[in-house]
Amino acid sequence: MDRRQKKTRESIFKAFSLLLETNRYEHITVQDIIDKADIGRSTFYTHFETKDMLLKEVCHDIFAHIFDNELCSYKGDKNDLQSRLAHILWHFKEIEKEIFGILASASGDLFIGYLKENLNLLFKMYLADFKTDVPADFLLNYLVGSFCETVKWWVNNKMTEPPETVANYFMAVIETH
Amino acid sequence: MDRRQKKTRESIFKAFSLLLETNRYEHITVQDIIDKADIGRSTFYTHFETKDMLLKEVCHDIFAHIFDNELCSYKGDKNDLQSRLAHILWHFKEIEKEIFGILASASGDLFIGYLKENLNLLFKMYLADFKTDVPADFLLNYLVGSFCETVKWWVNNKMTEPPETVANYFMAVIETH
DNA sequence: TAAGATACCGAACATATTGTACAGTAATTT
DNA sequence: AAATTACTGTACAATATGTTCGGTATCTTA
Repeated sequence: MDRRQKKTRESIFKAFSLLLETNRYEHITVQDIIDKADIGRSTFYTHFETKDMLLKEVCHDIFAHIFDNELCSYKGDKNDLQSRLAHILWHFKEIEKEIFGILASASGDLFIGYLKENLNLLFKMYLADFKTDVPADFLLNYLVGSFCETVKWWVNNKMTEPPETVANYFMAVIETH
Repeated sequence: MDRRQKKTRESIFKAFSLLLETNRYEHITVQDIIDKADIGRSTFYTHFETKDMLLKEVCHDIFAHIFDNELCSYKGDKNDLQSRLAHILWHFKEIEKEIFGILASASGDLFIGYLKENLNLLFKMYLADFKTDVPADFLLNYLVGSFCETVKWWVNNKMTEPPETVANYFMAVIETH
């Protein structure tokens, strides 16, 4: 890839990331981004169709990074699940400031959407050999959704508790399944 | 209240409601609303500061209606909770078409926000005399969040299952607390 | 290192939406 | 019947979006 392209992309991501530390996603304009990235208007649009597409790529990168080798080696038992969830939370803690800007907005759904997609795979394996009295997709949706709510709760609490503790809480409330 | 004001408000609500049946909230513009309601632009703004304020009022009305005498008489036991949750779902079913337009958008959070507010009261009573090993606010958040996820799941499934069944599922998965 | 390809610049433009202002008209209240 | 209040509709400023295009800088490759 052309060094110039790489540089502009980097500067856009960087600017976006910085803006997310102090602004909610929905209030950030393309103008803000190109000002901070110090690039031409048309340049932005050759790289990204819309602001949403930019966010989408950012989310994609984040989750590609987090769930990289997370899933392949999953053993499927409870302890393993718990440590993996804690691990995910650790990654979120790393990009704490961006997460605030992304989540604290109506469009936090986009981020949560990606999270759910990835969690689905994880929990699907966890539930593989379970018999239940409720529909399987309801149960899956419940577990994934509950963990997302846990994440949001944690973020709203400024991520004060250690990831392990939060994962602990979560496992405790869903324990019976 | 002046008959004219009442009429205009009604026509705005009606137009908004109709638009929600075929469009997502975020894609509806003030222009769309005043066209459909057949009122002047300035008239809209004398009634509502922004589109969000309109949605807010609509949500407020919906939940004022649903949770009216719902809470005062709450007995606090499991069966009672279940039937109340089912009752809430019945109300949602009544305004099915609007719900789709509201929920199927990034700003569904506003609606969900109201739902959570009201559910908080309900579940707080339910949890009043519980001892747990996880923080009380985590547990409360978990229950409220899980029910919201249940609602979303149900809506995404076109509300096919009867409300009682869905409430049943929900009680089943949170049963241990 | 010269030539061609590619990416960026920046300014201009069309379009859409928002929210405000104001003078005129109609309905309602007292 | 007079005074108040609400609606109309047009116009306007402000902001944001997404596109276009000629010119310039930077890369690649032959």
